[in-house]
Amino acid sequence: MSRSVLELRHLRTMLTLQDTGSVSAAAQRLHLTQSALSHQLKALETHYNTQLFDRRRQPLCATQTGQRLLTLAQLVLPAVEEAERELSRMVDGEAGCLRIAVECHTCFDWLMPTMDDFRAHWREVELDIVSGFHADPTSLLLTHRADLAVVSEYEPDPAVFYTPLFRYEIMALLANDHPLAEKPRLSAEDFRDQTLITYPVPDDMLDLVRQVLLPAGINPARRTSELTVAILQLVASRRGVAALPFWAVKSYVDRHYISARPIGEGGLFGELYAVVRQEDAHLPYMADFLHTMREVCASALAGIALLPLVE
Amino acid sequence: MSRSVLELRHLRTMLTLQDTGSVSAAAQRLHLTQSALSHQLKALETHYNTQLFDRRRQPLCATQTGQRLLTLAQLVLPAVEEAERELSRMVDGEAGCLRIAVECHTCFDWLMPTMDDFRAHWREVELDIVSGFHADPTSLLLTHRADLAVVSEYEPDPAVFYTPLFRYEIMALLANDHPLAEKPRLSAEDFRDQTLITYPVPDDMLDLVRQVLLPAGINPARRTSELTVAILQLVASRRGVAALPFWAVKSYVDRHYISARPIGEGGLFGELYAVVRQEDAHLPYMADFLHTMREVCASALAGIALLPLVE
DNA sequence: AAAAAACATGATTTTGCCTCATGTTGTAAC
DNA sequence: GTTACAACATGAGGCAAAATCATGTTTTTT
Repeated sequence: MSRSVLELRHLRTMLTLQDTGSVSAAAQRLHLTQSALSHQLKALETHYNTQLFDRRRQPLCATQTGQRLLTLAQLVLPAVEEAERELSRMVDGEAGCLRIAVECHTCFDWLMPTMDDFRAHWREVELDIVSGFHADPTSLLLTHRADLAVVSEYEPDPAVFYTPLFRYEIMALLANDHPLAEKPRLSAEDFRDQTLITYPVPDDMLDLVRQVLLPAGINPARRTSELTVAILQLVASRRGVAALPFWAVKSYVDRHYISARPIGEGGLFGELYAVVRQEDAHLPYMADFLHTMREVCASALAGIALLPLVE
Repeated sequence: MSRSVLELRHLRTMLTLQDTGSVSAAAQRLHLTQSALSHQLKALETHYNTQLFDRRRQPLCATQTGQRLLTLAQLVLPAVEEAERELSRMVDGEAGCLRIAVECHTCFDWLMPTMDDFRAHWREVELDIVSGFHADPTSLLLTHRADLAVVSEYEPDPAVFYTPLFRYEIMALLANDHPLAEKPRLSAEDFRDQTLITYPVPDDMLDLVRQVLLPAGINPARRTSELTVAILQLVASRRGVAALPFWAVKSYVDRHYISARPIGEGGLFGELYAVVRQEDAHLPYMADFLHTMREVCASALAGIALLPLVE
């Protein structure tokens, strides 16, 4: 039993046979001998047990069954060429797909301008944001469910390429007339009897909890909200206190809508990194996106410090 | 320069790799060794200069470029299978295409009922009538522009298979009060001063002209019409005389709308044959169509004689 | 850390495709 | 009709692609 003899080569032969109307001419165009095509055709005809071309007269013409295979060839071969062309553009890093996984809510503030800028320069790259929040964005990369992740921790891994983005201060946010606003800076202890307003994410994604409150054994009451402005509104109306990146709320503080105070002795800082698969790091569009991210952050976010590029 | 390495085999491998998530499992399903697939994949990756599957972890998953080829495979492979299934039905003579070329106008009267009957039994056979009238319908068969022709002359040809249909009388048609209606039969000479009403076809397709008038050197005035009823109307209103197959006009004669008279001593007769390509003659649907034609003619046409089947 | 499973790789064998040489068939010219 | 020509068919043989085998490397599991 000979499983499936049909190959793309045969479809190419059939199409050329149809175009040229002769075996010899088709052979010439395919850089093969007349004999080769004759054998090829005979093999197909034997396999399908039907004549595919009527070779009794010139120009030779397809039989009904031959026509059916020609129809197939006309569908398949252009699709193959199209795929190979696109593949080559992908390899060259002109076309591609850039799915971004984000683990912090506030990142959208600078991610959107970055994407807008990028889209204008790389029309053939499909941009997308991977919906939902994930425990370990790096594993999304390695399972090819995302192509870039924004993370707050750097863990060395040879399969992966990190680009440092920036360092920012996380400030405690209080209503202007809140008693704690008297203090120049807050300590872990200050949060004990407060209601803490956060995004609805696990504790280990909240820098304040993980780095300050948890070590001090303090676990204040909670309230959550998806939107940054909603959190600020709650703070302003004295429903609780929050801790957010300063750059995300600076404009509100400047307008005295709320007050901001450093947390702990030297302040509480976070860092952000972009991480991509090692093999994608040097694709032109990927390198450009990484570069654009830093540019946009530096110019759009007040009070941050770009981290130095390594390597 | 290695021209196009991609073959259907590779697309099958890719799809199976995706399905199973492992090289070994895919190899098993394709009845190949793990090594074979590994080599195959490497060859593709070398050719396109890109990794197609990320094999660092289990289950292995496609890269962006791999995804693009998988998309191609998902389009192409089902199309190939569909084509092969249909091909096999065509070879078995269950499916196919039956384009009919006709050289006589009146044939539609019995061809339509034949096609209706046939269509009900062979849903997978595409029926069509080749439009326009052609000098040599047999050449339409041999150039695969038609699959069956109805002709009035039998010329032996090994590439072609004839099925005799029926013999019919061609009668002269006259207005009831036409002077010639006095005669029991008409001779060539009787047409000399008449206007002859015919279909708009070349002379050698008109049996009366070719077999009777031309040999006698008689060339009467002409008038043409596409439709049989229109011709009869012209005859009835004494604009001229006509000569048509008796079966086509018998009902009008029976109702004394017009009169019919035999032509020449023994009468003028025509014969019809169906002709198909030799290689198609034994396809089930073709054999059935040929059989149905005779059945329908025998039962629907008055005053004809089925010709004996030969061979 | 060891064992097991899965993938990669080089050498070798096998298969199948192409070419060459020649035969056959169909077509055009005389 | 015969000859000449062009196009396709066919069998044998060579060669290269593709499969296998044996073994090494990597990854996963316990």
